[in-house]
Formats: sequence, C-alpha cells, structure tokens
Amino acid sequence: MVPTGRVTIRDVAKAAGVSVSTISKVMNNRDGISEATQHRVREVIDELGYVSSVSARSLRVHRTGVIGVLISDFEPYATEVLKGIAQECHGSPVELMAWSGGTVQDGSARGWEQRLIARLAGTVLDAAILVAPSMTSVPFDRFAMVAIDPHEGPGFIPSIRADDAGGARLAVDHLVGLGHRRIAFLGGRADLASARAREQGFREAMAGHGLVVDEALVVRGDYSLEGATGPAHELLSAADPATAIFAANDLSALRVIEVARELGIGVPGQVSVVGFDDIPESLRSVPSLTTVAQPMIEIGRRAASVLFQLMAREDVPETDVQLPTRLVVRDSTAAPRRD
Amino acid sequence: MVPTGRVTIRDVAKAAGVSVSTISKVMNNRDGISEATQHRVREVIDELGYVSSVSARSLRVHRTGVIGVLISDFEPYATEVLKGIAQECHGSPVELMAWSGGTVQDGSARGWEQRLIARLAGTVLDAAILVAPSMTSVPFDRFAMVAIDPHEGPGFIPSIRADDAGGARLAVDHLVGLGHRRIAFLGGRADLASARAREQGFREAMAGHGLVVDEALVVRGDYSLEGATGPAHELLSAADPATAIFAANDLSALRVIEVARELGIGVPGQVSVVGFDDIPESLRSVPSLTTVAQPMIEIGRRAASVLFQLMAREDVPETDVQLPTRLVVRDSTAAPRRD
DNA sequence: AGCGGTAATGAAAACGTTATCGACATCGAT
DNA sequence: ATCGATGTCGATAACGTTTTCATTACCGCT
Repeated sequence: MVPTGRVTIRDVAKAAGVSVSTISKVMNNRDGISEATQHRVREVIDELGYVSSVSARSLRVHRTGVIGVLISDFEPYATEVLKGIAQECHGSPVELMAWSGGTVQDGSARGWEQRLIARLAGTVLDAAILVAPSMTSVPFDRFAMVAIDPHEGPGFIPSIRADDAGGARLAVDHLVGLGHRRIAFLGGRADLASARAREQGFREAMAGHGLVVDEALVVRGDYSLEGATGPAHELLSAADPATAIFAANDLSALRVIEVARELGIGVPGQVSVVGFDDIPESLRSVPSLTTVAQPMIEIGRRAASVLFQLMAREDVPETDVQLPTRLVVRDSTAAPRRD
Repeated sequence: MVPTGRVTIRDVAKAAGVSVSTISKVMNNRDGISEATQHRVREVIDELGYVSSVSARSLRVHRTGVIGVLISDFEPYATEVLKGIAQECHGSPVELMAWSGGTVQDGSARGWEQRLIARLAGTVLDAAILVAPSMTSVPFDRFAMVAIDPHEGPGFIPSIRADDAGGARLAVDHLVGLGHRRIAFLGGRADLASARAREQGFREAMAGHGLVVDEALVVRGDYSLEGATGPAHELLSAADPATAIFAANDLSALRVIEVARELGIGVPGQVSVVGFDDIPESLRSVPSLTTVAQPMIEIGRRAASVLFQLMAREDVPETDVQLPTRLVVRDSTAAPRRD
C-alpha cells in the first residue's frame, strides 16, 4: 500500500531475492519451485500486496477467466439481464465484467460492439455476451459469443430472445379485448430482430382481428427514452389520434406516458398505453404500465449457460433459444372513451 | 473479420507499407504524418477493421479513459447505483465498466476490492467507484476513487452514503406508530458503515420511544439473500418472537418474508417486516415491502460527479456526501395482532 | 557546394507479464 | 570417476502497443 505507483513482479523478485520467473511460477502454481522458496515468495507477495496486472497478463496469455457483457448502455433492460447472467456465473470460476460502449463516438463506421469486441476479445475477455448488438457474425473463431436480441440479418451468432411476435399479439389482443380499434405502434431499433418481430406480431394480430393499421400511426424510435420523444409527440398530436398505443419496449412506452402528461392527455383516460419488457421502472410509473413481460433474468441465465457450453466446446443443441412472454395488466390501459 | 486471430498494428503496418510507429501516430492523431499517408493508413485500418488492444495500450500509457465500478456482485442495489453512474457518465468521454469480483476466492487475505484495484488500477482503469468496499484507504495517490457505503474504519476515501441512521429511525417510528413494541433487528455486513449506522439508528429510535431492545432479537446477516436465511429463521422461530422485524436492507427483508411463508407465518398478519433500500424487487414481492427508500440513482450520480472532480484534480468540497431517505409504506407492515 | 532547418518516417526501448529453454547443482547408479 | 537423471532456478524472448530519438529527404539560403 505504498502510495507510489503499482508494485510489479520485479519489485517482488527483488524483495524476495529471486528471479522474476520464479515469482511468476509461484503465482501460477507451476511446479519446479522448492517448498522453501515457494513459501518465502508467498510471504513477500502478501507483504507487498502484489497482484498481477490484468493488462500485462492478458497480453501474454490469452485465457483470462473473464467473460464480458457488452452493452450499449446501463439501462434497465440490460441491467436486468445482467442480474441473470451474474446468477448463472455464481459459483463458476469466471469473473464477470460489463462494459458499456455506447457513448463513445469515434467516427468509425462500425458499431460499438465491433470495436469493443476487437479491443477486448482475446486479450481481456475469454468470451462475451452481446446485448442487442447490431453486429451479426462472429469475428474470431477462438472467441465464444452469445447474443441477446441480435441484429436481424445474415450471419449467425447463437442467440437468446423472447417470443417477440407472440408477445406483440398478446398486447394487441388485450387492447382489442378492451374495445380498441384504432391502435398505434411505436417501434424500436429498426436493425434488431426483436423490433422487427414485434412489429410483425403487431401487424399479424391486427389483421387477425380484421383491423387495418393506419400507417400514419406507425412510427419508430430506438428503444431509448430520448429516441421515443419525437415519435411519441407525433402519435399523440396526430390529426386523427389512436385510442391506444403499443410501444415496442417499456422505455418508449414510459416516454409516451410522460409526453402525454405534458400534453394534458390522460392515460388511460384518453389513450391506453402498453409496453414490452416489464422493466422494474414500469411498475413504478404513474400510471403503472401494462406491458408484455419477458423473462429478463431467465434470458440472462440462459445466455450465460449457452456461453459456458460454447466455451467448453460442447455441442450446443438449441442455438437460438426463444422464451415465452406473458401479459401484465396494470393501470395504463382501459376501455376507450365512447365518443 | 478474418476468422483467425486478431489483427494487430503490425498487420496494418505491413498492409499499408509503413512502419508500426506511423500507424500508432495516425491512430492517436499525433502530427508529423503527411496528409497522404494519413489517409492511406486510415483506409487500411478501416478495411482490416483494426482496433487497438486495450491491454497492450493500457500497459504502455496509463490513461485509458475507462472508469470502473467495482462491486462484489451484480445484485439489485449495485445495479441501481450503476444506472445512476451511467446517467452521469452520459455525454462525458469516459467509458464505463463494471467489474464484479465477489466470487473469486483465491485464498488471499485481502478483500475483493483490494485485489481488483491492484489488478486494474493504473492499467485498465483511470479511476474507480467502489460499492460497499471493505477497504478503507486509497492504495495509490495517482488513482482517483470514490466509495459508496464504505467500510467503517480508519483511513479515508471520499464517499457517498444515505442517511442511514435517520432512515432507521423512520422505520422504527413507523412500526411504533402502528403499535409495535417488540421489534427485532436483522443487521447487515458488520464491517460497513451503513450497517453500523442503521443499527445505531434503530437503537436510538427504540430508546427514543422508551422501548428496550431485546438482544435476543438482534441478529446479523450480510446484506445478501443467502446470508439472511439463518438469521431470519432465528428471529421467526424465537421463543418469544417479535411482532415486527426491521431488516437492514431489502434483500434481507425479502428473505424474511420468504422464510415466514415457509414457516406458515403471515406477513403482515403475524409479523410486520420493513426493509431498507427500496430496490425494484421490493415492489414486486408478495406482500410488497414497506421500506426505507434511499436515492440509489442519485447516489450513483453523485459518486460519478465527485469522481470526475477528483480526476480533474479539483477541490472536492463535500467529500462525504449524505443523502436523505424516506419511508415507503407498502403491504408488509400492519398493526400488531392483539393477543 | 555547403549549410541549417524543417517535415516525414522508422528503429528501438519500454510497459508487466508468462513460457521456453538452458545452466547448474545434486545424486544414485554404473 | 563418469554418466545420466532429476530438481531448481534464471535469461530471455515474446505479447501489442506508444514514445523517444535518430535518420533521411528535401528545401531555401549563402
């Protein structure tokens, strides 16, 4: 705990009166070191508080025992999934790291995941779980990866997702059951499989009920609060507004509720709102949000479990897992006002 | 995106027909490189998808632009705080990383934070926020650190915490107001300032109401679900049980509710339970948990903000911030049954 | 022609590790 | 005595970067 610089393996070597290689061998439990020196070295290590540097170590050996969760931001969905991943890692010898790379904009053409993977893979990380990545193929074959809600496109990464289309149908069924006919859709990040599937599910369900979707009432955000502001305004101040809005995720739905409040539009009095995800915040909003719940914790656990199999080079039978959703009715939906 | 190994700076150099140093200079916008080569190099970089390796880079230069949140586990409290930290980092050029080191047990005498700091500081990380660390002094002076709910002891790290004692008083006042006299306390990790302050607040409030605390009804867990199991059983199957249990954090309180259910003890019918924190899970439990809410998001934001000041070598006026708590009454508390 | 000055580039050392391999004892067996 | 094993240990070369410093080329001067 000397307040100056870090203590390196060389310091330990000098203090113990042996070579650097010896320290390294002791640190890594390699054999070929006598009991005696081993003991002495350990004492010095403890005394000096020496711990090997990850960067230096990982630069040399390419197994680190660390798996990374790469997310664009620590937002509620990602953190819930993270809890699940952490649960699954419990007891296993891996360390868990979550890296958020969304904010960095260095003008590169690639997405944040591409850069993060390139920077971390094979050095800091042994394997990674990507949350809502816009990349679609694995860059290295030595590097195990699993995607949660992957990009829609060619290429392939083993992935875990919710039954997005089915969930969307649940939402529409609920609204139609309440008597809504004119239903708007606020979509998510256009590149994600989930956003596409939810929109498709929305359209299918509408058609199934014999309802037409007014394309003027189909707008798209990017799954974030900020990104939903514009679309929400658009929907809420439309000439012929909808009586209900189905947002492709909770964050967007919550912003719809906020914007509605700003505009003096009552929820669910004048417009019903239903979301998708069931993040913790949805329960706390006023009014609380009716939403399609997806098992975020379970999704995280499954992702980690598949990743472990991949890392062990085991055959991964189900390589595109899809988990069920369910409708959670709260206070943001009601029968439409009779006009 | 060749599926073999990573592309290094040397590959780029070879492909561009220049030296390694030149590539490095272009990557870091150093001057002394002609427009022409600069352009050509950038093309090759893009084409090859080259991104510099964090480990290698951070090994050399000791500024990385990454700040770390060091937590023992991705549990609800930590992830909420993380959201706040992330909010504060938004728009700033730093990258955010959360590293969980709780599970690693390598027999060293030091806590996980000590090891994590030693491994990451000055190499991967520019600065760190420690959540509930059991360490108490800063290891390097070159390394900015802020603690959230620090260890109780000598030494000093700038810290952010909730008004723990005050919050505990709110809890006791609420229970006493409902008519409870025999109140048990389930404490937290004994080394943490928060756990100590909450216990002290509990005792003071009890005394303030002229109530004696039965030491048989004061037990301690470690803030985790698992760690609360034993103490919960102890409390719930005591010879002369309490009519209300105040747990030092929500996780413990939630486990008390679970154990009560297992034992067929009704909450709040036979025993009232109040927690501390107001994590998202408390709202979802059955019955929902009455708890002392602390502003976790705000705590995260403040921690990040103080850390930024520290990193900028600014004077940090308040260096031990304390934020207010408030009582949230839900369904796990009620008046005691008349005997 | 010779000079200094500037601009562009490259060679090489360093960062803190680990792995390979060779050096040196020691020792039992021939 | 000599030999080969065996057991400990240390030099050294990587790993992929950045930085310092030297080198080269070119230019405009006298």
